[in-house]
Order: sequence, then C-alpha cells, then structure tokens
Amino acid sequence: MENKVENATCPVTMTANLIGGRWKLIILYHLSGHTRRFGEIAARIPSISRKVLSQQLKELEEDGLIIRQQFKEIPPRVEYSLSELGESLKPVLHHMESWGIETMLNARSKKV
Amino acid sequence: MENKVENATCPVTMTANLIGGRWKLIILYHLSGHTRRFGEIAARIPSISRKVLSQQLKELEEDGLIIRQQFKEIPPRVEYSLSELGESLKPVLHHMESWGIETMLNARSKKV
DNA sequence: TCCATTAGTCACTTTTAGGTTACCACTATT
DNA sequence: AATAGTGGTAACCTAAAAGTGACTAATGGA
Repeated sequence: MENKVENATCPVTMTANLIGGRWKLIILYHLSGHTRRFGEIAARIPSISRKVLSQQLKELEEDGLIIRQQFKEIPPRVEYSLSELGESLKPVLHHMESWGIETMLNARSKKV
Repeated sequence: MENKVENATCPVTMTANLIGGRWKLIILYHLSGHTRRFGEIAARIPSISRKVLSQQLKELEEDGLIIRQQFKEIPPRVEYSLSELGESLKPVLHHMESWGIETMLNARSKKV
C-alpha cells in the first residue's frame, strides 16, 4: 500500500503520479467535502465509464487518498470519502481551482 | 491557441488538462526559474524521448504556458521559458511540491 | 412470478501515448 | 572530405488506457 509514496524520489513526480491521469483530480474534487456513493460520482462525471471509474477509485484507495466503505445491503451500497491524506490535499486542489478560474476569466476578458 | 482554456467549462478539469500527462509537470518544473535549451531539458529528464519532449513542448506552447524562442544560428539554438501564464502557475507547483515532500516524510516516519 | 435496484466485473475492441531508429539542415572545424 | 554539433521530424511499432455491452448477486415490491 502507498508504494507510490514510499518508492518515490522526486516529490513533484510522486504527486503527479498520485493525482495525475485524466480522472483522479476530478474524482477527488467531487469527494472534497462530501461522502458519495459510486453512482453519485458517476452521475457527476458523466463522461467517465463505470469501468474506469471503479479502476480509478481502486487506485486512489490503494494510494491512501480515499476510503471505501461497503455496506452489507441489497442493493449494494458503497460510500467513498477522502482519507486524512486526501483531506490534506484539499488546499492544493483549491489552489489549482482558483488558478483555473482566474485563467479562464483572463482569457475571456482578453478576447473582448 | 489556448483552446483548452477558452473551451473549458470546469476550471479543475481545465487545469488538469493543461498540466496533466506524464511529463508536463516535470518539464514546467525544470523551466521554473530558468530559460533552458531543448538539449538541456532533455538532459535533465533522461527518461523522456526527444520525440515526446518536442510534442509536449509544442503543446505547452500552444496552451500559452511556455515561450519558445528560436535563434537563427547554426547549429540551431532554441530556448524555452515560462510565459507569464506559466509563471503564474509556479505557486501552484510549489504547493504540490511541498505537499509531496511532507507526504513522503510522513510515510517514512510512520514506517519506523 | 418478474422486475428494478446498485456496484461492480468480464471479455473484447478501439484509441491514445509513448518508444525506436533513421534522417535532415547548415556551418565550423579538423 | 569528413565530422561534430543542435533541434528537431517521419515512419513505424508496442503497450497502456479507455470504451462497450453483457452479466451478476440478493432482496423488496407489484
């Protein structure tokens, strides 16, 4: 578990490996501040397929960023939330978000 | 130019698209604070092939994050540097780096 | 009895990313 | 005449990522 962290040499590369890829940032973003069921996440990110979503969730869990809680119910219920490590990443995500918003606003005002 | 910025709807997704992929963060990191020639970048990131490096640099330039300056000399000389937009990303990168360092230190101290 | 529900998995196909090798342009140097 | 030096590109190939559609388990309700 958490091999990406333990085996890393360069912290930037490691961080990129943890949150890189096309979906992980977005998934973390949707878990930021909320516990969500699998189906909820899928609904909020319509362009991801369920197969890939479950793969990415599994990786995020292996990397210690999220927690998966499975209830023994029928129909099944599984809830995902940020772990302590995932929580610690939130300021970074918000920083990225602010930067994105500013960049988009700037691009638009320059267009006029 | 800068289509990723202009066509984006979600700022997090946009940011992820700009700096995502296996190499872009690392390239930006090596340009942070330095103007560098193509060969220098290649030397600092030995595991990237020249083909992929030139592709990624082209994309970063198209996205407005870096500036490519070509000198009319023989042998050729091309210098890459962060644009104003790329500079504005530096605090975000440093935030990621700090988080990475802390996470690595924590993982190691917990191991003992 | 049969259907809906949920969180997946399995097998298969397509798309994308990345790697490898060879090659070019132009000049100065040997 | 040959070579080094630099920043690439073109053609080709492989591996990884992602998409698709069918399928499952166990129960409550119509």
